Amino acid sequence: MDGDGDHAPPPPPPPLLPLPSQASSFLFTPSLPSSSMHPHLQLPPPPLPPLQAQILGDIDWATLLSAQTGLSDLYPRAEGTSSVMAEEEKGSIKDRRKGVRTTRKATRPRFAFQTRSVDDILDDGYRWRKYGQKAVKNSIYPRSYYRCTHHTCDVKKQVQRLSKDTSVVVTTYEGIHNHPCEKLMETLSPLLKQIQFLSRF
DNA sequence: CGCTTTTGACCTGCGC
DNA sequence: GCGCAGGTCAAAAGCG
Repeated sequence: MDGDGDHAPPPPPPPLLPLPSQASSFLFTPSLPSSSMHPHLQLPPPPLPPLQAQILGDIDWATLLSAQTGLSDLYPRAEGTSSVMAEEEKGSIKDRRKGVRTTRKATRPRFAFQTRSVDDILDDGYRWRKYGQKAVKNSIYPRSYYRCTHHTCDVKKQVQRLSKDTSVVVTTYEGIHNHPCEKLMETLSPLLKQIQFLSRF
């Protein structure tokens, strides 16, 4: 099916979750217990100032983070199996139009972020393709659905602006990238080359 | 021309 | 069983 399915195994995930570059402020909402977090995601603990706590109270986090891929049955898939799972999930997506949508619940980690930004789309270094937009109950702003464009990656994200605080954008990531961050690699590659050059001496 | 966005339709889960 | 809400698909349009 996938023409490149027999290629070399996917590269390891990036060491750090890239941070949005345009956001004037960046809030992290822990949707997962720290002990179950993906080892590659190293995010700071989130002490919440009163304002941020108030903002967090404005959104239905339970719905946002549990939905059909709720926290109750989140992960964790064994480390190193992410690409295999992604292939399986892609297959189930393809079958959906034929009326054989699987009832298997996805068991993928979700991470929700709040960013104070005028831009809905934060440049997190990955390339995303929008595949849907939906009006959300109790919100004047629609929720947008994005999928990572990398052919072996099935990470999704949802973007929604708070109706009560229009400067706040809530981004929910689902899944973990199984490929390096393109822009990060783009930025680091000259540096790496320089290091390799210097290390010869 | 290829990729991305838009958008209406469709599907599923859940509560009543 | 029915209706609602959320999530996804895929054709068409837009864009560089």
